[in-house]
Amino acid sequence: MYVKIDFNSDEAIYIQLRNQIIYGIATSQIQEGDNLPSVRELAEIVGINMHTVNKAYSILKQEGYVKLDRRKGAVIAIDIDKLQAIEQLKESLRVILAEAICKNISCREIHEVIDQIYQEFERG
Amino acid sequence: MYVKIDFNSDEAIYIQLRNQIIYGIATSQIQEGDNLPSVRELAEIVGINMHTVNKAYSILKQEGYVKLDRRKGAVIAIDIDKLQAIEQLKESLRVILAEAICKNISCREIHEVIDQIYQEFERG
DNA sequence: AGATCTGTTATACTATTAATATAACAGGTA
DNA sequence: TACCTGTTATATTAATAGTATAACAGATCT
Repeated sequence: MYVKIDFNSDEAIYIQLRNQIIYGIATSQIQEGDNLPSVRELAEIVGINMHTVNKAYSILKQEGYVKLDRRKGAVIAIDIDKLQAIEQLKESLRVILAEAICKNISCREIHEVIDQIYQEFERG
Repeated sequence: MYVKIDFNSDEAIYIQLRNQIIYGIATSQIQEGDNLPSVRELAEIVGINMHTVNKAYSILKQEGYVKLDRRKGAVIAIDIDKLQAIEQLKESLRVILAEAICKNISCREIHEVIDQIYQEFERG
């Protein structure tokens, strides 16, 4: 699984890292039980500091995407609290849908976009 | 239209301000042609600095939600570039949908949540 | 036992951003 | 003229992002 950081982005490196790993899980490039590179290893690959990787991993742990083990390092382990997950989804979507409504995007158009993205993910 | 700032939030004040105004437009509490309070006025109402309000207004202007006029102040004026708007929508949705897929939320469930939020907005 | 890997913690430094505080300027309005 | 707009400039404080070293505790392997 490739990890690509845009150093010119205004998005924090550890956030980019977090998002890419979530993409990786969503597209099945990495799966439950797989382990991520160690913080030091990934830091060297990407060319950033160990602590920045550690921050990304800690967030992923806190959000229930990985478990951290001294032996194996970071292991993909999805902790599903579905009700809570749907609540968070709703909260995230509110801002985005408000923006869409302002821009005259219809409900149907949003559904179409959703399906498109889903297909992107399914293709990997 | 009420504006409520959570000073304990980790979200920047000017972002909260921007989002609330977008909510206001989406729910028709404020409409095309309406003018927002002046930067100094809103700053006093909310209890924050003028520049923080100005930053929010500048972003809203840049994003095509308002026009700034020396006479009337900030006026709601949606600048719709729909193709671009849909592209931005897509980009915003990718991360959120990836998270949803990881959490085992189905495509159908997302569609349902979308409809729920749409109904929320329609009710005001 | 000893070397080596893991995450974890601590400390320090720099750069950037968020937010505030004053102040002034230019244009429109009454 | 007085007063309202947004705008710009400058300065300060606080928080965050990222880097840099260093050390510690547990697990693994030779």
